[in-house]
Amino acid sequence: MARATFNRIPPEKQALVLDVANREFAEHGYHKANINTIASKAGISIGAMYKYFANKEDLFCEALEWGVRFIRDTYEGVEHASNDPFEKIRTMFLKVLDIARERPQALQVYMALLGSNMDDFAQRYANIIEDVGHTYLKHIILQGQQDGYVDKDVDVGALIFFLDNHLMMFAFSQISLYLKIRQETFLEGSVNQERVIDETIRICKRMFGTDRAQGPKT
Amino acid sequence: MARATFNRIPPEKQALVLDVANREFAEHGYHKANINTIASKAGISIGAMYKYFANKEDLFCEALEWGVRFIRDTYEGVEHASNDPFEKIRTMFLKVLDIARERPQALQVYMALLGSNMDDFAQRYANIIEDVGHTYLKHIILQGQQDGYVDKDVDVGALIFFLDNHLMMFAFSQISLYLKIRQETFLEGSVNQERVIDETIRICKRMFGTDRAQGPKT
DNA sequence: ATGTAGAGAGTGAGCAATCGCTCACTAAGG
DNA sequence: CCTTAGTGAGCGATTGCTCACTCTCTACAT
Repeated sequence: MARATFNRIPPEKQALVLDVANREFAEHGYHKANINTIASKAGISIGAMYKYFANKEDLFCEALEWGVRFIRDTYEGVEHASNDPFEKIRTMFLKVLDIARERPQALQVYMALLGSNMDDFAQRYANIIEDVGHTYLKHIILQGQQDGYVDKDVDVGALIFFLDNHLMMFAFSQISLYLKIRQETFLEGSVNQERVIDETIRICKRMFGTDRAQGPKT
Repeated sequence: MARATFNRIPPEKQALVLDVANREFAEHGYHKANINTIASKAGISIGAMYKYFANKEDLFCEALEWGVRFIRDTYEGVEHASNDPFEKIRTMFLKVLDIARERPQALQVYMALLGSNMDDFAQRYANIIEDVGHTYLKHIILQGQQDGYVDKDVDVGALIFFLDNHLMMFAFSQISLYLKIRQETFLEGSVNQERVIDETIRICKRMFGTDRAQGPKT
């Protein structure tokens, strides 16, 4: 947790420090990221840095949470975006594009966390972060079942797991060069992200939509 | 590429060095992995290490390719595992469990590669590695369409992208503590991997199976 | 057989650079 | 004059990599 001193400096300066840190950790990974560089890019001395944060890990956690908060805030309200659950899902995918555009570092740090063997971080954050997607998707599907858009005999747990897997890979495909190339391989060059979302929605309807959801039959 | 000297030492010793390197890179990540430690664990001197490999990056690439070769070999032959495309897909998921059991490091290094910003590595390997899953899945779906198991009006590209996303996340869930916890969140405790595969196949049939594929109606 | 010369595999102390972090210090505010 | 924010040179530990060296094996002349 950040030291008391950090909470006393102006919020814009706090944001600047966390933003710079987030970018550095995203670009170089936890171990290669350089605290001295972060301090100098944020316009503060290393001494001040260590007045604000106990150590490198502390700074990393603070920056990570800052990014997660942004992601959570962006998702806010999706469950009321429409009456149609499939449109709500589309909105979630569109929000991912927003996040990737506005704060790709947040996604990058998050993705690196998955791949790393930093088990202590993982245990601390897994539940908090994943809860976001899980809660919204579950809400959307259950409501969809009530309203007759979604088949009632699906295994909801497995379904939203499937969906969230795709949502995560979609998010990561926006920020990882490797996954971008992979996307091109699979979709054979045409990587208009809105079209990927269209196809996703079509597949979803096919997968768990009732006749009501289909609209004019394809 | 490894130096000529490396190719002249006994194959078992080559394998040992690459295996140790793979484990170290998997456990600590590229930057934190220590070449001196790798050398000593493999029972060779640092001097010898640098007679075998030009530098750290070279060793990393060799170890990565060694792991990828193992993954590719394990997939070998899945497209003839059954007549039913859904059983072929099940076989692919089961193979992932084999890989995760026998050589988790290979998957770990691969996963870390995605999350890192090592763009040069990414560009070099993305096509080679992804080609494996892509080729098999495409073959399975097209053959399935010919045999009447798979709907003919699906967008094959989008479909196998969707499928491979799930396959990747499934693989990563076997080796990342974070993703294991996430899986438990979504599937509410019951994380029998064979059951996850069963559900996956059910969802696949619903998603793109014809009546023939369904078997006795659910 | 024996001596010898050369190639090249293998060694490991240690150089050079990096980086997390400290601490003795100054400056400002009350 | 005390408290608190801020500074930055530099310490100590780590680590990628080098290089001067030894050891082993083969080839060939004696």
